[in-house]
Amino acid sequence: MNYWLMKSEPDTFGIDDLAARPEQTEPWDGVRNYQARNMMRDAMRLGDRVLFYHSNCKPPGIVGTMEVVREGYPDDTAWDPQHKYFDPKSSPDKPRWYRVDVRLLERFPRLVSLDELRSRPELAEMRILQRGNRLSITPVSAEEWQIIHEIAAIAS
DNA sequence: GCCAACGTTGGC
DNA sequence: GCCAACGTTGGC
Repeated sequence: MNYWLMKSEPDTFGIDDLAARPEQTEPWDGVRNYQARNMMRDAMRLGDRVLFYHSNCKPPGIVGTMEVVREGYPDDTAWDPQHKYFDPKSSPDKPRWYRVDVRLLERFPRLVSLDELRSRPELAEMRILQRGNRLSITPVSAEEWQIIHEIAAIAS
């Protein structure tokens, strides 16, 4: 099993939105970055676990976990001229963008903030903590996954 | 709202 | 294929 971290802005789509969806499941569409696309198309597998990270908010941090319930398939929002994620260079014949479906696994009892992640030497290698990182999907190690759960379980 | 970091675009 | 200009991300 692989572990990942995916960012979303809570103003656009946060963990509350995911919790409110039928079966608490949602297609993770709108990703328009090749590295992140490749991970969804080629590397993410059914049952993989995902940390849900709230970005561009106060405070940023990890709010819960998700599970991959459908592996990479074309993101058809790119084909709809009315859609904000429209990309004229993508077509049903030659899809340029992909998405996976995710389902909510658990909401953490509290947010694990970016500051807390930075304060843990064991997490220093996390991609999300590297200077200038903007990638919205990043791999996470099993150890990092475990440590983040331990942090979430203790009161702040 | 600022701005550093990084990705993409397009002229050459 | 180089690289300057531009757009986006996202913490602060």
